[in-house]
Order: sequence, then C-alpha cells, then structure tokens
Amino acid sequence: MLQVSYIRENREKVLERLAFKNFHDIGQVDQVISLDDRRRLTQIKLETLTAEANAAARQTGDLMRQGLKQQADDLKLKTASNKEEIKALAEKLSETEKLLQTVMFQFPNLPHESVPPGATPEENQIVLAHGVLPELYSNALPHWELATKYDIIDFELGNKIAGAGFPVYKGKGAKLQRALINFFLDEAEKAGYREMQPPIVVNEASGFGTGQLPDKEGQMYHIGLDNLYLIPTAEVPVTNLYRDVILKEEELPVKNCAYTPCFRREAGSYGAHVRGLNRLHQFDKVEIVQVVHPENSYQVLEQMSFYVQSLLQKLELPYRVLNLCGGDMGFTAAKTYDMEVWCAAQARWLEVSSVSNFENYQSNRLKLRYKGKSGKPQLAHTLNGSALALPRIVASLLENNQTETGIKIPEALVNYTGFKIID
RNA sequence: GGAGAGGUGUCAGAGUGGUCGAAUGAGCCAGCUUGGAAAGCUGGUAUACGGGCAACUGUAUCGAGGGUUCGAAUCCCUCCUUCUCCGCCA
Repeated sequence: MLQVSYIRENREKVLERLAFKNFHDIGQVDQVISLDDRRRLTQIKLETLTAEANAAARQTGDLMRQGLKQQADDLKLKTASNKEEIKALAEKLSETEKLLQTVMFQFPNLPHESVPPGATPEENQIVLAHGVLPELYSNALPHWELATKYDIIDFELGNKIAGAGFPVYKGKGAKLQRALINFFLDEAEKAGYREMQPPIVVNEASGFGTGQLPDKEGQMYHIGLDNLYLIPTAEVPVTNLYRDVILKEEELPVKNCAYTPCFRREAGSYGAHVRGLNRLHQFDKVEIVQVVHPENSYQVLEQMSFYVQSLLQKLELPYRVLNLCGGDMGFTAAKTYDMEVWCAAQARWLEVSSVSNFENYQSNRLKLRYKGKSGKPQLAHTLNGSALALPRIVASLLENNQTETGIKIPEALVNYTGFKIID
C-alpha cells in the first residue's frame, strides 16, 4: 500500500508514475487527499472532546474522594451529554479511515524509474539471453507426451482423484521433483538463505498483508469452514512472519527461503497454452524472500536475479531475463525481472521465476519496520522471487533433453536423482 | 471434542473501578566512577495518529473486537490464543 503522506506531498509524481502502470484515475488521487483532510479534522474534534471528557472524569473522581457527592453528580450529568457527540465523531472517524483504506488498497505500487514503458507482455524489455537453444530430432515430443511415454507424470490419474491441474508424479517423475526441491533448497542455503517450513494455509490477515486480499480473492482456494486460504506462493506465509514486527537495523538483511506446494485456482484459463505442466492448480516451488534496508533494495534485486540465473545455468537451461514493463508488472511490485526458459518442443519461452522489489508497498501493509540506534522506526523494503517453480523447469528439462534413447538429467541434478537418464 | 486456569511493556512480574502508559526487578542505552573492566551511582528506555518552527503536547493502545460506567488493565459478552487434565490420534 502506498503511503498517504507520500501521495499528499508528491501528487504530480504519483500521477505520473501511476500512469506508467496504466492507472489514470486522477480523481482517486484527489479523493485520498480530501479523505485525509476529513480524517484529520474529525480527529482534531474528537480528541478535543475526549480530552475534555477525560478531564471531567478525573475531576469527578477528585470530588468523590473529597466527599462532595452532590457536586460530583452534577458534573456527571454534564459530562454524560458529551458522550453521544464523542460516539458520533468516533464513528465518523473510523468510517473515514476505512474508506480511505479502501481507496488506498486500489492503488498499485509505483514503478521504479528503470521500468520500461508499455502495456502488454510484448513491450517487456529483454535484458539478456543465455545459452544455446537446442536442436531437437525430428520426432521430438512436447513434455505432456513424454510424460506419458515414460510414465512419469499422470494427468489422467490426477484428474480422477482431484481434477484438472493436479497431476500425479510417478516413479522417476516423483524422484525428479524431490531432487529439484532438494537442489533448490541446498543452493539457497549456500547463498545465505535460511530455510523455513511455513504453514500452507494462512488466515485473512496474512492475505491482506501481502496483497492477495482484498483484490485477488478469487485466485486462492478458500476453506470456508475455517476461513483459511491455501497459499498461492510461499511469499504469503514467509513474508507475513514479519507482520507487525520492528526489526533492529543490524538484523537486516533477513534472507529466508521455503519450499511449499502452491495452490492457484487459475479460473478461466484453459486451452493449448495451459496444457501439461504449463499451468497447474497445485505445483511446487522454492521461494526466496528478503527484508532489506531501503538503501540496498535495488542492489539486492540484482543479486537475486543473478542467483536465480545461476540455478538455470547449473541446470543447463537456455533462458532469458525480462525487465517487465509497467503494464505487465504485478500490482504490488515496483520492479520485476521475469526469467523464462526455452521449451524446445513447444518452441516457446515459459516463465519460471519472477523476482520483484516491492519497496515499502508490502511493508506498509504489514507494518514491517526496522529501527536504528536512534530515530524512528522506518518501513523496510521487501523482495521475493521464485527459485524456482518446478513444473515448467520439468517441462523444459523433458523437452530440451530428450533423445531417441531417453531424457538426460543435467549433471548438477544426478547426485539428487540417483539416475542419469529417464528411459 | 469435554473440564479448568491464564494472556499486562524487551523479559520477569505487580496491579480487581479513578491521580495507571502502567509499581518493582532484570535487560538495554548514555553519563559518572575506574589505569581498564566488574560492581556501584544517575538519567533514559513502546507504538500509531493529531497539534506545534520547536521545546513540547493531545488522543488511543494492558491478546482482538464489542458493551456497562462520569471514569475500565480491572466488571460483562463474543472471538483468538497459551497451559493443565480427560478423550481421540499421525
């Protein structure tokens, strides 16, 4: 969430940056300012009255103690009349605050200066490409056919017991999953991330904390009976560990990683582009999350990008890095790099990681702050990234590494899988 | 799931209707003391939102939300949560 005070003080700049994210509602920006004015006025009135009432109550106590019951009763009568006005003002204040918050929730984060302009994925800036696109033999298959051919992933079986988008991994397919998870966690640990195992359901407050609620409610599976949400990404529980927390400045940066399954409803997306592993309702992912000093956050974003790239290099997958344009970025991000791997049989790039700096957008919602030796608590910056999401990695491994005799496992993974080839 | 007892500041812990943002102790920070350290002494030590150039000051916060009252950490209701016992169980 943006800060009201920032909007007040930088109205023009906010409008200009919002436009970059295809947000053009000037009226809404001005509404924030007028609501905040109203909020302040109401607060001043309310607090003046409350201060009077408090003073009177204290005086009543004094009179009682002195045994002046009559005078105390008189004062009580007087004070009682203020109560209704105080109550009305308190209600008005809380209504105004709620309304202000509702409006504030509708603002996306402001994009960083280095974010390219544009509205569609085609306008994303290709920062770099790495690796050689493999040439496949003539009868090369897309991964969903390879999965069936080698009996390692069963979409039909998942269909039967849960539904579309919930595949069953079998045999070497299951072992490959486990190998990737362990590989990613080990690498993250080597890079200084502390492994966490959070719950994979979260409460409402956590959904608000990272911005999935109130807007993107339909993307999460909701357990109505207990009012819990299945997490769409480990970002939600791991970032919310720091909700309402004031860290010591020297505790920064906080670097956490977590493996979790992720659940996404993905309502309405069907068709050829979501075949096989391309888009699932349940998938596995290792997430990296950092809480950093605002001065460092863009440097850390680059580090995280390099880290994710190093994983792709170890897996010998051709990839490219995109600097997302304003219009294609997520609602809460200030800057995002997407990593895409080449899937040779489908002949297309698939997103496997998204690394973002949220600046203080999330921490403002979370009330995640840090405090130095002197001075007031300041909002920290948060970042996160997938490192990595499994299904599309598996898809590209299967497609790119297929040979007439089987699918080759990259060297870095062999220690984890225990086999060199799927045949 | 049943019965009971709790949830107070960084921590321990007092406080059962008024002067309580909250005793006391510990911790932490600064100063004094010391050759240096320990001990000792002195002072400081929450957050948010307002007002004020500032010094400073108002309001709110004792798990969360409501209620009673002139006045609530203290009384009442709901929820969350912790512990103990019983039941069930990976």
